[in-house]
Amino acid sequence: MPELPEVEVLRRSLQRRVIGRRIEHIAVHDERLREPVRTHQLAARLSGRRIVALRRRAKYLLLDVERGNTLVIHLGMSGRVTLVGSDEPREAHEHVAFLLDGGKRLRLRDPRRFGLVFAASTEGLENDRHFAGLGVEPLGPELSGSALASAARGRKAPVKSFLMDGRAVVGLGNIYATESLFRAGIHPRRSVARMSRQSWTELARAIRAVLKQAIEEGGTTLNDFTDGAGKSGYFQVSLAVYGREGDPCPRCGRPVRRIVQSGRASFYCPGCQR
DNA sequence: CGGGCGGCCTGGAGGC
DNA sequence: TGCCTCCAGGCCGCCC
Repeated sequence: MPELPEVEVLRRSLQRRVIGRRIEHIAVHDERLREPVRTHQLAARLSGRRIVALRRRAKYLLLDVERGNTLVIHLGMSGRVTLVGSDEPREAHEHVAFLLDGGKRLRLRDPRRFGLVFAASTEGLENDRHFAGLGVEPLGPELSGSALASAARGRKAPVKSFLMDGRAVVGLGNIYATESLFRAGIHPRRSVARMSRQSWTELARAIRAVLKQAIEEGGTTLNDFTDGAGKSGYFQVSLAVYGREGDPCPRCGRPVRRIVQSGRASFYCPGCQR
């Protein structure tokens, strides 16, 4: 489900309400996520400690707690984190819950169980196997046309796969890779070996613009994404081509096409994207 | 090593 | 109504 904008919207919506809260208890109802949830490790690193910061790296939500530990949450395809009252009944697929002081509960619901929850030392977290090898943050200062171009050196992959695999730039999944390529006027099948300097620059600019707008609009709610308070996003109405096969291109009016690239749907305008 | 594909899961949508 | 198939926002491991 969630790509960078959704995780960022979640982070912002939770930030003010969980900073300073103490984690009093951790309830693991189902440990069978992408990797087995290590209940004891969560308790040892997090229990009794206050949350001091909320950060995001790629599509991971990071909750730093006192004494140098971090709770790492990845939402996979169907994960959803919300802050509710502690007396709220457990909902279906609520696999992990963090009881906070002040009568609150931070809950993780994840029907497909592709999500991930673990705790680790804050220091050196960037060297953890989940983070090592990730590319630059698209909204940070490092993203540029030349950064993308140099990451593409020696590669031949289609530019859409290149955007989605996270080695050059992180945070783009199927929706935002698709929308960024539309905005930059680049065909999703174009090989990264055949990109001009100008195209790389336009692509970097398009990525930033698309992600920023999506965050401002509260993320994309196709099925059930919500922020930490349960609020839906509305970027889905701003999608130009994603999920719009046959609809007129908002720029030139030609029908949007759907193709499949390495098992994933891609959408593009045959007139605007070459 | 790069690139493509299947697998991991469940639920919702659509066809019959 | 029910049953079946297909599809889904991510990621990893395996294969060539």
